Amino acid sequence: MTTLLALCDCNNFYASCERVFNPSLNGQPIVVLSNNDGCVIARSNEAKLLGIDMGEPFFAIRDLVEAKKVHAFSSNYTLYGDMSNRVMQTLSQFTPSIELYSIDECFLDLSNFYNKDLNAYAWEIKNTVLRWTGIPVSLGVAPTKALAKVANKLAKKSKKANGVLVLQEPEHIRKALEVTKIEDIWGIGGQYAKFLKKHQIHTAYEFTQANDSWVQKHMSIVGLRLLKELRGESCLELEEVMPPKKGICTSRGYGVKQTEFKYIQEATATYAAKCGRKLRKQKSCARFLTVFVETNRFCEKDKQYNNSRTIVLPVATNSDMELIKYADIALKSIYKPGYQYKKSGVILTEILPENQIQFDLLDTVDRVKHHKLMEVVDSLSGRFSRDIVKVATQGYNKSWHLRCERKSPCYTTSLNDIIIAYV
DNA sequence: TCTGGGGTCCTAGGACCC
DNA sequence: TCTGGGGTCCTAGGACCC
Repeated sequence: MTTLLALCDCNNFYASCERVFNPSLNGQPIVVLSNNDGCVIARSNEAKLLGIDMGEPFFAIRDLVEAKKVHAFSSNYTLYGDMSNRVMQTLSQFTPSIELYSIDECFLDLSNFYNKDLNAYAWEIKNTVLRWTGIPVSLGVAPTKALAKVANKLAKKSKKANGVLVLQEPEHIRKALEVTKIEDIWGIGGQYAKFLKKHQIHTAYEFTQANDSWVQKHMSIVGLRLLKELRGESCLELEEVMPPKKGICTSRGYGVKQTEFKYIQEATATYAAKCGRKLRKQKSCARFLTVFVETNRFCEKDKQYNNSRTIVLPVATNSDMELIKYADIALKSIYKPGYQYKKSGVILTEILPENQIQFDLLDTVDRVKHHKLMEVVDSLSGRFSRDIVKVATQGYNKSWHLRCERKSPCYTTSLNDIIIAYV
């Protein structure tokens, strides 16, 4: 059977989320900022038209923002996560097989609708999502994932398509590839685009005419798969079940630079606990824990120092208390006084399912107790949708916390500011 | 001019994505 | 003053073994 996939993605997702609960923002330029209000990570169409680029530092466009009355928001991931769930729920009504690809993108298997009017069906999907969630989406339909991506991009770009494009006929596919620039292909980043242009390959169509072994030699098996996908041969399966993560990382720049160990310690402990929660959510444990610290690389006059330390845990764990304990040991081994620290982070690797951990006969940790405690912590945090229970090392200090002065309310989730400390 | 060879495992680094 | 934070996969090359 011929396969047909749709790629559905939310238009300017974070900006659209801000709009859903504040309709007066419709038609107004909006940007959403990264953590610490650092740079632009989402823009409404109006903001794009003002020439605001993705990833631009906020301070560099502050004048423009004021002059043009651009609404700037700190990122509100609780809100975006919740809105994402609503969109995905809605999409899953239209086909039994979907792959959640990212917070704002989803592949839908439409092979069963081969004989239907796919254009009409795609429009029905688009209209329903808008009606039920308030989020505008675009759909590209084609025989492979890479082609669906191409279709989606054109669906957004073309006035005629207006957000929905079905690429089924070979001549339509060919035309779409001819107007797609090489750097706009999913899987071709800056390096490969430069390389391919050097070899006179400027469009997706020209890429499909390239030699298989030449592509594999220079772009690895990944490039070869992409080549075949663009020719219509499916190489990337729909992944309906999200595989457990193989690495988990929590890191953030501090609101202001820190020199004192104590505050870096609190921040790092907090990141370790966040990692623990992510681990438990996917019912895994980790055996390797890495802590890193960084000074501000943009600040040339500051003395620079970056370092990291990895610790092999005696027994794989997902307990906050243990993760914090080892993160602290690692941090102490790399912290050096006299530097202006800007960022630290915790990375967990060698991740395995909770029920496959190897116990150690000399283990002194009461794992049953830890497990029960974590269950309670998670259920409380789940109910109040934030970290209301913490290990004392995480501290009460706020000096290292993120700057987020422009955050919208968490419209869809409740907020309760209760802090309970345990040791 | 010649310097064994083949297999496996691990890691660092590079490419990409949203 | 102010410059994000997560992830994925693949390959080359070194270490080590027989």
